[in-house]
Amino acid sequence: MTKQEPGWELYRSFLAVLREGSLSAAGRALGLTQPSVGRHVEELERALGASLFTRSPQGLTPTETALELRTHAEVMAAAAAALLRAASGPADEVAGSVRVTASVVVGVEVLPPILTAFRRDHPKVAIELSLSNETEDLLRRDADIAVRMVRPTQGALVARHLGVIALGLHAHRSYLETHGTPASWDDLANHSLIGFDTETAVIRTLRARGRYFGREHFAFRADSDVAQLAAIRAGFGVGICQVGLGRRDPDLVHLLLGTLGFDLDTWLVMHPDLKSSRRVRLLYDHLALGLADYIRNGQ
Amino acid sequence: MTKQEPGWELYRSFLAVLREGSLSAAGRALGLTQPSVGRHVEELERALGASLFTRSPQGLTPTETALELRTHAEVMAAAAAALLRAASGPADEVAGSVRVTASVVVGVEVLPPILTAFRRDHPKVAIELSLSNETEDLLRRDADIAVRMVRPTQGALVARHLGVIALGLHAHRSYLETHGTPASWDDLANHSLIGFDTETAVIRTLRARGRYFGREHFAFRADSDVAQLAAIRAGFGVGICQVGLGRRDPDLVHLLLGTLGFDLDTWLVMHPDLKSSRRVRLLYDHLALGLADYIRNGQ
DNA sequence: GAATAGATATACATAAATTTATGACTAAGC
DNA sequence: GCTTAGTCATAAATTTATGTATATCTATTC
Repeated sequence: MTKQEPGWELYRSFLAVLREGSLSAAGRALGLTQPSVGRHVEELERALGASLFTRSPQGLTPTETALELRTHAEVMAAAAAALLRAASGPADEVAGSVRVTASVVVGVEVLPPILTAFRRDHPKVAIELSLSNETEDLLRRDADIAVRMVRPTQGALVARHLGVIALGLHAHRSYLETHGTPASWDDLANHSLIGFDTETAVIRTLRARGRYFGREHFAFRADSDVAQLAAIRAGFGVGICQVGLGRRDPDLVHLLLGTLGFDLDTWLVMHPDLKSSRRVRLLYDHLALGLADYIRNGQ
Repeated sequence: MTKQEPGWELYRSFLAVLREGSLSAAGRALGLTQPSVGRHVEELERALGASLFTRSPQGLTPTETALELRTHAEVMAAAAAALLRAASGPADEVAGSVRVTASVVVGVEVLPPILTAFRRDHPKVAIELSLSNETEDLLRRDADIAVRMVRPTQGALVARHLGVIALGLHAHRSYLETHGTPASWDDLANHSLIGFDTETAVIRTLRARGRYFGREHFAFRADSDVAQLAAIRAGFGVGICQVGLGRRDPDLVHLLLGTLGFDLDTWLVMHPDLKSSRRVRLLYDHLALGLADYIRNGQ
């Protein structure tokens, strides 16, 4: 007697429990009830011959094995989501939905008008925007199209280099009127600086070039790039943002022009399989044009 | 009322129908009955709002949309299979199963003794060997470890360069006794040649260097490399095989030494996630050693 | 041309899974 | 200390899905 392969529903419930942390919550998320999810997990444990969770009154905590299996279940879920998206409209028609991922600033400041223009031309296409500063995996189809600030490392992806987004030190006019305009890099030490909280690769690069300060110099610390931008706009102090964004707002002043020397290489990426999907392809081309426009204006 | 997300079982049945070509066959493959699978497909069609198959008395033929969705379902299936493999044994113990993919010759001629040695040391690890000349997708976890003859293009994979497998013209002693030994490359035209049926990239490269013949010159044509090797061993004529294999068999003669000038770059590849799996890691290292040994002997 | 094998589709009884309802337990807030 | 909200576990009720049996249709074979 061969061990019957477990049904895929079991994996779905298993993943939901991992994500939600309890049978009850998983049940709610899936539109099932707690006992059902409980039995699914039990059944999967029996089928795999391994215990997946240690039960406790405040929820289930996953075992080692459960954590190892999680990735695979996530892949299944991503594929299921991608399938749904692909099925959301006939590939030859321009209808359905497309999922785009980008950094938060780009998603909030740059993309909206571009997407609005696209929407005007193709009103049947719904757009999902997933904003995060961790890069989502296009090979896993976490998204259909990605705007990346790093050269794509994964081969086999369709990528287009859009150009370089210039970064620059900015401050609000109101701030400068009160505190004066920094005349040199060293002068910045006397100002309210806006910067990152945790040190990322970008910041280490900047510091290596001596062009940026450590965490302790910042009067306003936030990892979110939009939060920093908001702080600049609110006149909190001096911070870094994309030159293109600064130029849009007449009250923002670009300081110490050209001294930053650090730019964002910008790429548009998608999965090769999606080239045949009309709506994805159209949005890809549209984004390429719109972003190239934006980048050109920032230079 | 939000449209409820379709259950994963439906995808499973959908894929089975695509693979098997009929509801009945899919039912047999899944251990379900034809009406059940039929209902699954119906339900999925309703949930997606698209027709997936056109019914006919001789089976179901997939629609355009069904073919587009297939990839995603395949990804789900691959992930499910990978999950099962991962769950086949605790990651810290050396037990469970590992799936290795390689070309047919390598799998038939080179790997068996290496795997046998591994088995002796780790008797609890089951080994799945998937032999094919199309490269399986490691990112999709179609296999855990791959022996590749081309440099891996997909970034983010763990790859180790093992060296270069030398190829050479070979013939069986019995053939040479009857038909004489070809003295030069041009002389080959007077011999029974063993070669490929369809033209692959490898062959085009060879022909571009003027070191190989077209399809029409071959007296024995087979796309399978093992079949070619078998033909050489049977004394059918002159063909190409790995020097390391020729050297093992005292009756095989390496002809026109060093004139071929075409080699196989060899790589061992695995998914980075699997580094933490003890059994996969051990087999990876063992294969690296064993294959490097084999390659060294072929030079 | 009839018989066969393989396919889908439908009807209905049955088996299986889900929901509902309940109990027991834990942690936090008043 | 008691209430409230959260959890998992269990047993009975019900819905749901499955399997069986049958009809039908179409190529293929004898």
